[in-house]
Amino acid sequence: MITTLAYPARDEIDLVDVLQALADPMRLQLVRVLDEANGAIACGEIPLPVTKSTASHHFKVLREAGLVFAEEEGTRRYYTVRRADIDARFPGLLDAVLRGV
Amino acid sequence: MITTLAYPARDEIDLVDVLQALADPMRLQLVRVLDEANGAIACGEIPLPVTKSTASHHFKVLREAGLVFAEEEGTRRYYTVRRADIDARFPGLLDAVLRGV
DNA sequence: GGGAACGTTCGATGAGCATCGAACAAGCAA
DNA sequence: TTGCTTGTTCGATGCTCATCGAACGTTCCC
Repeated sequence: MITTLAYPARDEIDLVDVLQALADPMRLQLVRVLDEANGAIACGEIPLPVTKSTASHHFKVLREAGLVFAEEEGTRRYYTVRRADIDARFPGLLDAVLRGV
Repeated sequence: MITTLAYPARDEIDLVDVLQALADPMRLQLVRVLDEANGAIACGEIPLPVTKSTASHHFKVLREAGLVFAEEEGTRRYYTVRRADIDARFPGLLDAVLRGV
């Protein structure tokens, strides 16, 4: 986890922030890919129909909402879904959202 | 249910639309009040810190997202959460959201 | 060292949305 | 009929946000 970036603590994760973060088709897709992937994924490994600056923006929104963590490895940043934190704070929410069509 | 208004059928309810509708503090509060109330509630019965035109707009968003139904009774419109439809389409979603802090 | 790859940040732009006031329609009561 | 209540619709306004291109800092590799 990159400590220079800001993440909300588990108890600070806000429901409206999470819903707003998930209420975007691209970010919802990102969370789906990250959650299905067993382990961390770099931004660049996920094919996106947007510029890398736009992708970076979406990752920032997910980070600041408390949905993902970032880990540095070289020039790459690997992202993981904060499953335990989200599940603890909003039980069943992520499952319901990711199961949804 | 007022047939002159447009509602998505159960199978047409879109996850992103639902998330976008819930990702607003006022609409989230509205859905909470409607869900906790046993039965239907008129718009005017819910105290809101906005104009009635703004409130009407939020109800329209909730309607078009498939979250609520409207019933007419005189000049009033009573709203109810489409529990069965939402639960059938996105099991556990509404419970997780409404349980959240 | 020089360059390539990766991701962030900044400024700008355009679209979408929350909000308001005013006008309107429908029903109810005196 | 005349008002009063309830809720919707319309136009305008201001803010937020998704998107892009360009510039920058890091890291890795030749």
